[in-house]
Amino acid sequence: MHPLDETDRAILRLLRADGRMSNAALAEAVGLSPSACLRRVRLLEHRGVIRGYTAIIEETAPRPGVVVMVRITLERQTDEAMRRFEEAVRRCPEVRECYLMTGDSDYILRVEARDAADYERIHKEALSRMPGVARIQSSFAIRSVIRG
Amino acid sequence: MHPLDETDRAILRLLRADGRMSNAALAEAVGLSPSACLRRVRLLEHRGVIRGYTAIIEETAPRPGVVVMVRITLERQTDEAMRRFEEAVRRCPEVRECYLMTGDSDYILRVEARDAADYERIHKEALSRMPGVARIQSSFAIRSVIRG
DNA sequence: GTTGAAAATAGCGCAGA
DNA sequence: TCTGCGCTATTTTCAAC
Repeated sequence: MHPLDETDRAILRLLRADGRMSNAALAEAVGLSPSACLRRVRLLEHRGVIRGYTAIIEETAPRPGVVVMVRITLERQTDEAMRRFEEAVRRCPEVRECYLMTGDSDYILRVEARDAADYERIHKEALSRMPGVARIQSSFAIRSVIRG
Repeated sequence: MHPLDETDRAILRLLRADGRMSNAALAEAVGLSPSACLRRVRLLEHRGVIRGYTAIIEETAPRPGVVVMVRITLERQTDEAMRRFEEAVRRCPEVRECYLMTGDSDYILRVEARDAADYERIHKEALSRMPGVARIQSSFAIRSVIRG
C-alpha cells in the first residue's frame, strides 16, 4: 500500500470541501495537469480512499418514527463486496447510521421508519436487495433513552 | 416556501447516492431536460436544501476515537430497575445513544471513547457499575460508514 | 508527468405552454 | 412559472509522448 503524498492529501482536502469541484479546477489548485490529476483521483477511488461522493442534504423534519437496529452479514467480505454494499447503504435515506463491526465483520445499521409497516417496506425493498447481503437481523427499539 | 415535489425528492435521492453524477445523467434519471434539471438543482442549492457536496474519505485515523456498540441486559426488567439504569446512562457522557429494545438484549448503547484503553476505563468505571446490569456485550466498530 | 484533440457536459438566453 | 431547445465555453477523457 502506497502512502498518500502531499498532493494526494491536497486532493482529498479539496474534494472533501467541495465534492463537485471540476477536475480542471482541482488540477490547478494542486499544481498538476488535468489528466494527471484525474489519474490520481481515479486511483484514490479505486483504492477505496475515496469511498464515494454525496450531496449534503438539509434534514428538515426529525420525525418521531420507529428506530430499528439492523445487523447485516455479507456473503463475502471482499473489498469490492463491501464497497458495493456501502454504496447501497448510503443511497438509502432511512439508514441513519452504519458501522462496520469487528467480530463477524458485519454491519450495524440504525434505520428510522415511520412505523412497523414502513419498516417492512424498507426491509423488503431496500435492505434485502442490497448487494451481497446474506443475513438480516432486525431489532426494534421500544423507546429512545438517548437519541442519535 | 415551496414544498419539495416528487422530482425534487428524486434529485436529492440521486445526488445523495452519487454527488458527482453529471447533470445530464441526473436529468435523464428524473425525466427532465438537462437545463430544467440544472435549474432545479441550483434552486435547491440556493434554498439551502442542498448544503454542499463532499467526497466520502476513508478515515484511517478517525478523530472522534472508537465507536462501540454495547448491548446491556438487566437483571430485572421492572420499571424501577429500568428507571434507575436509564438515569445512570444519561449521566454518562460517553454514551451518545441509548435505545430500549425488544427481544432478549434489553438496551443498545452507542459509546464513544478515545481509544480501546479509554473504553476499558468506561466499561469498568461506568457501564459495569450501572445499577441492575447483568450482562455487557461490546462490539467495536472498525469504521463509520454513515455518521458517527 | 505532460500535451493535444475529440467527445461530452455545463451553463446561458430565448421562446412557448 | 416551469419547461424544452440551441448555442458556446468549459470540461472530461483518451491517446501518444
